[in-house]
Amino acid sequence: MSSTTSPKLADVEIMGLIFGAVDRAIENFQQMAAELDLTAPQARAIMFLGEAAPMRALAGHLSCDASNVTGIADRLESRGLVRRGEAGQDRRVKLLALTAQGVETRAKLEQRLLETSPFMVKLSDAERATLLDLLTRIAGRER
Amino acid sequence: MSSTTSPKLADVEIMGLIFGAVDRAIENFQQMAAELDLTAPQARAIMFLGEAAPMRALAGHLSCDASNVTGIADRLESRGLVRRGEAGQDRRVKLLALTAQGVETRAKLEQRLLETSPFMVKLSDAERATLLDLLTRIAGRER
DNA sequence: TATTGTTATACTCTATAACTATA
DNA sequence: TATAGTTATAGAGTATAACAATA
Repeated sequence: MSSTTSPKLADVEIMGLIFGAVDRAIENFQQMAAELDLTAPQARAIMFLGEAAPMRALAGHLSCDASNVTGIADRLESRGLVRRGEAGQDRRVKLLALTAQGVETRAKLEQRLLETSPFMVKLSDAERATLLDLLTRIAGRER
Repeated sequence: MSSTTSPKLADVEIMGLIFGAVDRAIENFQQMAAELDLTAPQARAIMFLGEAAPMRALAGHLSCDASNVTGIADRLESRGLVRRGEAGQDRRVKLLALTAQGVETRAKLEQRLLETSPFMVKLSDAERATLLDLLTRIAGRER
């Protein structure tokens, strides 16, 4: 792949820039989370729970074993950000939902991310639209 | 910011896609690292040590406290991937360098990342060039 | 005095395995 | 039998604080 003139070196350079950008995005996310006294997994959980979801679904989103979600939910629940509710039919599943305080925290986090994420801040609207197009193919589960 | 017709909603959607893509990249990185029995921080250290560097510099790259690097270096050293050397003039600093096995591991990891990273795999050369342009501004420390 | 690397400590995240209560 | 959530356990990463050696 690539042209014959610049074979592998260019790819390595591109990858370096990619990981540089990804690192910056991660760092920014962790920093914004930390300002709300949240760890990265906790913040990801809060963002995911825009709509209530089973513990299992959160484990899937976090790409971690389901057993870990117990502790993460425990800590968020003890801080009053999340509540464990019944899911109706199937009495095995517990529906994780944000409390009023959780909703408030989520809104703050989202706002701060919009204000500070390098992807949002460092690009113009047009550039962001182009980026959006590229990211859609990357983020998609298809293919 | 943005046009008056689609103010905040579009930004939130874009951010969702950004984090989706970032999550995919992180997951892929962790998976490629795991195939070489490396944790993410260990793999990041290996990639960083293309050239020997002081422990302190690695801490900076990993965006963590210097005390953590002791343990990370310990584990890599006990596996024969890294070696602690003297830095010459300043006898306080220890220069962390890859061993021959470490160089080999680094090459394998780099190759696998080039082969599997969603950013590299899911985009055409032209798209990657466009992405490169955008990421250069995001990854840059300037501004 | 300041800096590099280390140690000690405590907390969080992580996977694995075994358990319970449902289904 | 299978699934959702929990518990127990062990390992790794993380920050903080205190330390030794060196600058």
